[in-house]
Amino acid sequence: MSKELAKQYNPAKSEDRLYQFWEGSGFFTAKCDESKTPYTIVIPPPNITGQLHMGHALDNTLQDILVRWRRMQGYDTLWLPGTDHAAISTEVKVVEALAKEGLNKADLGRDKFLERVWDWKRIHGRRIVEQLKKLGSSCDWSRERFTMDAGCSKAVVEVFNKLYEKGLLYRGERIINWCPHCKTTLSDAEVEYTEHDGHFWYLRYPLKDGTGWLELATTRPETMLGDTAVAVHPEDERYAHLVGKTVLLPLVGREIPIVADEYVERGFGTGIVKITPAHDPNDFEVGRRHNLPIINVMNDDGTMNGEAGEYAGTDRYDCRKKIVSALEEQGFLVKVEDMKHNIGSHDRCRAVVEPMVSLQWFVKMGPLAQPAINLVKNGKTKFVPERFSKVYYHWLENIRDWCVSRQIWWGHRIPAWYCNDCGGITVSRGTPSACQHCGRTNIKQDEDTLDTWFSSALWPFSTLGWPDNTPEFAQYYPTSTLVTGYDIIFFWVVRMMFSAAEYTGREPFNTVFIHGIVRDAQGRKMSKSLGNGIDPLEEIAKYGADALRITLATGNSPGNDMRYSEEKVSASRNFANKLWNAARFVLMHLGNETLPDGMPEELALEDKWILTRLNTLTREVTDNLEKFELGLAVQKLYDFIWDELCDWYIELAKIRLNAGGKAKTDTLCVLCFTLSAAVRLLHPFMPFITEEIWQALPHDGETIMLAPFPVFNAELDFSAAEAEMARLMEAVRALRSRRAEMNVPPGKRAKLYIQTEQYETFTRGVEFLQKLAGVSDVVWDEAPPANAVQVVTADAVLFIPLDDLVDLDAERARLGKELEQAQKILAGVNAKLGNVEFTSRAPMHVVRHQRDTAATLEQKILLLNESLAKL
RNA sequence: GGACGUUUAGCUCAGUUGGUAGAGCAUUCGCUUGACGUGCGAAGGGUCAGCGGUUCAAGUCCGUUAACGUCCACCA
Repeated sequence: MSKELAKQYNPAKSEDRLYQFWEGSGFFTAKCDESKTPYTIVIPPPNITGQLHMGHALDNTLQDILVRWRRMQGYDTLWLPGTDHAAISTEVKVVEALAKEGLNKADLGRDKFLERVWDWKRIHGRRIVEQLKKLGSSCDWSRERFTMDAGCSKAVVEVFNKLYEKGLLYRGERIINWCPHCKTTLSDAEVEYTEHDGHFWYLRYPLKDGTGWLELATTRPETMLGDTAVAVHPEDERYAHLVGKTVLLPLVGREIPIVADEYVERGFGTGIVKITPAHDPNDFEVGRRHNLPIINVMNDDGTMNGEAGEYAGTDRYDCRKKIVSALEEQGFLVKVEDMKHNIGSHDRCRAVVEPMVSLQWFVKMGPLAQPAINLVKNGKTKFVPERFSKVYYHWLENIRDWCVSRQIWWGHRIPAWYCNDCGGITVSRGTPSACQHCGRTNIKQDEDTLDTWFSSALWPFSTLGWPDNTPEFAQYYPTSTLVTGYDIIFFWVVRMMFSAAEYTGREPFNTVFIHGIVRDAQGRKMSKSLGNGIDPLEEIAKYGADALRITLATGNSPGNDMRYSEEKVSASRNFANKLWNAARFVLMHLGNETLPDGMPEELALEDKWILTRLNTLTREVTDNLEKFELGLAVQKLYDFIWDELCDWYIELAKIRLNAGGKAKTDTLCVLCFTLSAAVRLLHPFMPFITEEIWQALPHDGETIMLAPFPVFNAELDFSAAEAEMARLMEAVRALRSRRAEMNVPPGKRAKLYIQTEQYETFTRGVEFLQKLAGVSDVVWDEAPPANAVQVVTADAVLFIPLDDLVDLDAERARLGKELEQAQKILAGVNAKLGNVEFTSRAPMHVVRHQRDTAATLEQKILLLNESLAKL
């Protein structure tokens, strides 16, 4: 901030310069100092394919607030940044880019393709990092990581081996979710279910012995090609005689058994279910119980395969139509009903997911879930808000094995080798030269890669050096706080928790601070398809990063969604400007003056008041931050700076600043002290403008980032002065209000006659009344002229003679109304005080407060009555 | 089917361990007030979704109903 200050704060002039100053000076760099208490946040790594959106802006603003706050408090603070390789997203992007050049994956081959992805990553993967900097994120970029860098990859291989050795990782044929578009498996978490209009086809399967047929219903008739049984409930008397018999599968002619299984719901449909073990998770289980063959009828692209006979090669939906009409022609279709049906689709590409049997790698979840549950049950990790722990428990208690292999190339290649001779599997940390079972060298590595979340699950410790015992791991693990949206609890938080419990034996973080999502002004989710997304960078360019940050931090309670509207950012920008001008005011008066150290020996009433208010603010903001109530903290800072500091203290300070001399110097001391403290309290929320102002004020140290966060100071706490000031403020407000009601021109100054027992207070306040309430002179204990407007406060009657402006009847009516109001409130208070239940049971301070209120009201009523009598 | 969230001023939302309801924006009136019109002063506007309960006292705690929303499960 130069001495030539612009009337308006221009963030564009400051932000990039300050960020470079901070980063270049190494202020973001964690010192790994064992003598200090660590505070650690590991960033939720954004995808290298991503661009900064409002969700990131919110998430990273919250993290930066916490980190900057703790850093100022003197913690050894580390905010570790990094990016995620985002397996499927990235692969899809690169495939699309290749397509524009007329190339495809298969033509290039695995190695060439991966080279292209790495190239793409080098070019585009840094974009999101640069965008995070625009927001002011104080990440330790010297420790930036990537989920596929050497360290993270080492952790992945280590974990894969450990799990395999422990029997928690197995390769087997199970039902998985298959995306026919991306041609890969998906985990359960990646499938989204939405309701669609569908049909329920009732089919007729003839009994082999020719004695009749069975009627059953299906929503996916094409899967009948893979039917290997028909099932009924074991206790269903209607069908008991059929169990053990055989039916002939229509169109196919395959002989399939009728089995009894409890999975069948007697009351649903006809009570008979066709069993397709290869294409339905429940049917798969039935198939296992009854040793049924598994016939997969589909290819990896969603077309039918050779098992589908004449339908081979047709798309699954074409096949459905053909099957239905064939069934109808041949008399196997009984009827069709409309029904609502939930269909799963891939959350990335929206393609309808096909349940399918496939040979894949799975993580056995049962043994891993319980320790993760315990971490939260035992309070090692806390959710904020607490209610999300319920969601967490529910998910872990019902979790199924995690399919971790993916049929794409971009990612961590599965460290398993298959022997072409003996068929054995060799899982290894390095590249094995021979099969560990038969010793022969005819081995080949698995072509698949791991689910992108496999490496993200290790992020809180792999980024700190694990599995090596690095100084960083020793100092910063477990991390302190994880900040993330509720939409990612299942994908990520759960997996980090069980991974950390298993490999590090500890919780990955002490607190999971959950926030909601940022919606548009109409409350809709921001999305590409709706085109309602708002680019945070455009908002930063327009209003400044500080304005965007406090907009996102304010008026939003933990775990709840918020609506974004530009009006809010503009209001925040106005606040920044207000603060800027307060600083400009102080600096203008400070000029080249050097202030003495410490506080003036004698503090004026208003000094004591603002210092006490500052103390309260300090205590409350710190308290709010500790409880993750960031929105409340911002609100209090906003109110203090705008209302108390600017609208009251600075206005009053003008009196002594203009008086000059010692009064001026003393006032400047308090002003600089207060502003410096306010700006430090605000720094975590609005880092740029606060640095700019702090630098311009008298200060110690290089940067506000490392300046001490204010603490409560008992020596500067004056509750009596605070109360006295409150009485004067009440008088000022009352006078202003009366003048406005009476349409007194603001320029018109009037004498003020005061009748009060609080003589000292009002004597001290004379100048306040003159400065703020349009008073010319104060007259004590003298009968005011008859044509005076009266203002009755709790402890004084103030008369403003306004000559012809006063209408006595109106005055009488107004005072009468005030009297009535006061009596009404007093009646309520007295009723309470007269109630023994209240006086005996309510806490002392509450009762005292009520007595004080009653006394004040009685006094006011007395004064009002006197005034009325004189009119 | 299960779980959770929301319901407070015209709009968007805060409201900490129960103690007489707040902000921003919008509205109305007034203002060259020597930091700021991105500003200053003043004003209007709320039976805190409904019902019941606990309590001396409920926006706040418990129960219940309704509307809206989210997540989980997925009966073929």
